[in-house]
Amino acid sequence: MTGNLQATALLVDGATLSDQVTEVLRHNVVNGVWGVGDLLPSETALASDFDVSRTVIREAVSRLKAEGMLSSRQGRGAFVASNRPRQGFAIPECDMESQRKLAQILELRMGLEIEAAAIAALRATPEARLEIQRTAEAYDQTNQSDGPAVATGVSADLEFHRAVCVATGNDYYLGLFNYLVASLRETMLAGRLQALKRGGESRDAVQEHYDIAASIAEGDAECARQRMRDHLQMSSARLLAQLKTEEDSGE
Amino acid sequence: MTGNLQATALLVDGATLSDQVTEVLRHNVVNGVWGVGDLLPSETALASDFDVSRTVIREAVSRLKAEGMLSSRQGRGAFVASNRPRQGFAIPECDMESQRKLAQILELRMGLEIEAAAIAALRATPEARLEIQRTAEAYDQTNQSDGPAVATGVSADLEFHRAVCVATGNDYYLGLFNYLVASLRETMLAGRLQALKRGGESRDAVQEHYDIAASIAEGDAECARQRMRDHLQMSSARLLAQLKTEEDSGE
DNA sequence: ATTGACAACTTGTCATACAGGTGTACCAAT
DNA sequence: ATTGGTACACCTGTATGACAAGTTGTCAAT
Repeated sequence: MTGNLQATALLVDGATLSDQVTEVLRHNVVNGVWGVGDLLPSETALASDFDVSRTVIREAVSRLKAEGMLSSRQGRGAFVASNRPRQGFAIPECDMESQRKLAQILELRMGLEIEAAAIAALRATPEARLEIQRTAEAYDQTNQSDGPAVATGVSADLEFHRAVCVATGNDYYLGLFNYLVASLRETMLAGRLQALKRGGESRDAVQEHYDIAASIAEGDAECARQRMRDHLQMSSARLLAQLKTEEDSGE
Repeated sequence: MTGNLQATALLVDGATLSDQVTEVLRHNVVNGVWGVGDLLPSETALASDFDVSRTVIREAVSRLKAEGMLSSRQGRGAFVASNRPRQGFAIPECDMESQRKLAQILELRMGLEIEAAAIAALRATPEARLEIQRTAEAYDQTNQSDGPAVATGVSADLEFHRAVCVATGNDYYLGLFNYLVASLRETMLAGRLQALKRGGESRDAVQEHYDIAASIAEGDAECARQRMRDHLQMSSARLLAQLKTEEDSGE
């Protein structure tokens, strides 16, 4: 087996040893050399086979674990978890530029966060409720100081919404939220820039945050749901309107 | 800065140090603590901050490089390449094996589909409403023929739910639904297998589908919401219970 | 046959060392 | 003063050895 690394090493120039080993391992999994569920040779054995240090092997295995292709447990070994690279739910970046698609993405965010607010009202720990209240106040603060702190304002806004998702105790609500806002962030920055130019109209949003926080604090799921729905409907409409004026003034 | 690792370590149980550091780094990137293009602290500095060995830091950075979130060059350092996971929102396959995580995934599906039902009630085209009715009837049919058609039953069930998502006219509701059920499919098959062994209790589900379809046909968003919520709550509970009995009988 | 200690693995983590790339400050020659 | 080279400090990439912690199979005692 020694030497199959060199065979592929020719393909790339600036690739590190870890890169090369990663490619070989991935190739072996994808092409069925190691079937799903199979136990891989131990790290020391692989290091010996590839004639590299265990460090390099660990790095390669680590990457494939991050991809979901391999899995490992201490004392047991590493095994093939999936033979195809997992592709999750992804939103193409270019979709952000279309008003129609952006509206749809905001609509998806609504479905997510409305239910998150309800779950948070039912299940949030006292610490999580305090954190929601804290982020609502922090958002208030950033809006009182009327500097051109665009990024700060957006961040404070998102921190509140993130706190609600954290409060659900559901990793997937938080994970999906994080992905959506990562996709939306730049667009939101552009929108808020417009909002500031035309005079702050985000004072409404501050109060809406406080109201949502109160509903969650009281454990009133139905009220939290309704208020989050209203809030997101309003802020989505605001964002879309802001982007529209930007577009008009820009052209 | 030392000690901020421990703060988040509580959230997870079987996570390794590398896992924890990875999460913190990812969090810092996603939340803009480190902006795109910024140079990260050196590996030795990070190791000192987190109070772990450089090995752990390298492992974490390596994973985020594989995700496309970080990039590094020898001699220069590591910098933020993107604040957005390239592979989108993804659920690790192994999560399906944990009852707790499975329940959370089903909960996410609820948030998605409840709102989808409401949107469908408001916006569905006549054709889409007919398709929903058709898939509800098709599901009824597969339950009347009492063969061991496990896969058929699950497919018919999912077709109904998919039709609701299609009816929203929102590509992202449909896209996320498709991803979730792709992840859930095998688990649902296992659950339904148990259900059939113990005598069909999916007759309730048939009626629930009809009720949802009726609400959407009438354009009653609030009713559709409520019925979808009830239906998913019931069927999630059914699935979890079925898997539990399977687990008990299997061991 | 069951149980329990034990040995031989595994991965996870730490510490240290060095090679090779990159940027910078300094110094000499012009 | 500008330029050019050079040494130095710092970075990542890699190697090595060691130990902790978890898993599995064995084998003897009951």
